[in-house]
Amino acid sequence: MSAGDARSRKRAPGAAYDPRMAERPDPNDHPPRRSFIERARRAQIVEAATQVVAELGYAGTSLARIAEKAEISKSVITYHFESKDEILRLVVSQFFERAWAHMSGRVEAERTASGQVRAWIGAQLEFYAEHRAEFLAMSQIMANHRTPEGSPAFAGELTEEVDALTEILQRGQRDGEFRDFDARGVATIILRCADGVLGSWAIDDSTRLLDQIPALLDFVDHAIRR
Amino acid sequence: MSAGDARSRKRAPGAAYDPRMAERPDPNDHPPRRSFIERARRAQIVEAATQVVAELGYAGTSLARIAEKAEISKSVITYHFESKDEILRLVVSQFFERAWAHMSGRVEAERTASGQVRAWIGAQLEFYAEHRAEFLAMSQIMANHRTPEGSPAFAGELTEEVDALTEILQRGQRDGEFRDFDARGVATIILRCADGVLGSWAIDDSTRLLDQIPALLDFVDHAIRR
DNA sequence: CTACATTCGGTCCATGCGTACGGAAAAACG
DNA sequence: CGTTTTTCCGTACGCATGGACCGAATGTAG
Repeated sequence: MSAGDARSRKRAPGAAYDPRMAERPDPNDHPPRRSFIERARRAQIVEAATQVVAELGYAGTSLARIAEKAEISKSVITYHFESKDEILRLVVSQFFERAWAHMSGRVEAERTASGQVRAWIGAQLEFYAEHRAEFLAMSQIMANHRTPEGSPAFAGELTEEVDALTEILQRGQRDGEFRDFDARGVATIILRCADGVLGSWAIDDSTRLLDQIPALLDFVDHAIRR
Repeated sequence: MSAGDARSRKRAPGAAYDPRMAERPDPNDHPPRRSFIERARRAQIVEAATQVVAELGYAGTSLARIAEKAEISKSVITYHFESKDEILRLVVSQFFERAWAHMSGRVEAERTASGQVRAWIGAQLEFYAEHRAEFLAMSQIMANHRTPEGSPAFAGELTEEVDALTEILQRGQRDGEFRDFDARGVATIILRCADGVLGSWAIDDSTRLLDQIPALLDFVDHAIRR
């Protein structure tokens, strides 16, 4: 069996798979679960993995290359992490957490629905523009990572996003800001539209992403406004 | 052996990299370059590769799996093809050729710029909807395939597309059909927008792509019309 | 039979992820 | 301090898979 990362290795061998084992199941761990070194290493490794994926793509990413990038030995990685899968998932989830932290305030500060839509897209693209490598890594992983059975590993993440934007659009329709359209369909279109612009920036960084933002906001505005 | 690429193996070892060597450099090939069997095998293998990439993703695609899918031995592949790279490039280029063949007539039949834009998007999505596996394979390969040096292998393909649509938009502006905007930027947005909708369909085939087409056409129409 | 085209099984070498084990470093203990 | 114990990390290895390739069958045609 492949028991545990750092310490879980000495645990009872029953707990085969528990990605969220961090929350105390028993009270005999008053000090933080992870030592200082471990937290530092994990952060370093996730950071290195992000850079490697961004540069070499999903398929070009191996533990060996991550180790090389971080200038550590390969086994440091397998010591601190359960598997490559765990690392990649962290790259994605951390990026989303940070992105949403950046966006949520901006969106909630707006009163009107159209303001919120603009804030959403604007804040999102700004954040991505400032974190190009992280964005590239995230999108490579999202597009490629699969479960052992072969199905895409990240599917539900997008649904939540669509739901949230759909609500904003519907409110805008009730308030008469927007014309009549299928809110959910348009929410999908808007989000994927932003992704699309990001996609062209991803493969060609000469695209001045920040300059495109006003154009995109304008485009969307004309499309949905009454 | 003689000339082909099954046989090109005996060529001068200088020509290291030539993705577009297929077009006759000399006139001494009146009969088709490839035998019947070879053409059949190549088609079969490209077809199998398409299915494998669509199902297992780019990273999950190996010559072994392609062979398995085609129910042939692995070396039949390496006999008829120079490399895995050649196969993957064919999957992409054939898909584009067919898609463009489907679209070009529809676009050129329209007189107005806005009609052409609608025809473009509509025909594109319809074609993709009818060829889901090929689309999935193409998009996996486009997103992941890299040169040996690590840079994305398909970058220029998109530029051409943008150029063509940009011209249509500019004409529409001159004719007063469209409002004022940066044609190139909006062309990018429109194309990537369609890609985005396709992307959500790619990961979730419950999306009724054909139903989304009118919504998307409507969305774009409102966005660019005067 | 000779010549060439096609296919198969198997080999080769590189790389992948994960593990084993021993020693260094740090923390706990006396 | 010194010693023991735990944490941490490097070297080396295991086992599987990858793409490419080779030589020996087959098939096919003259």
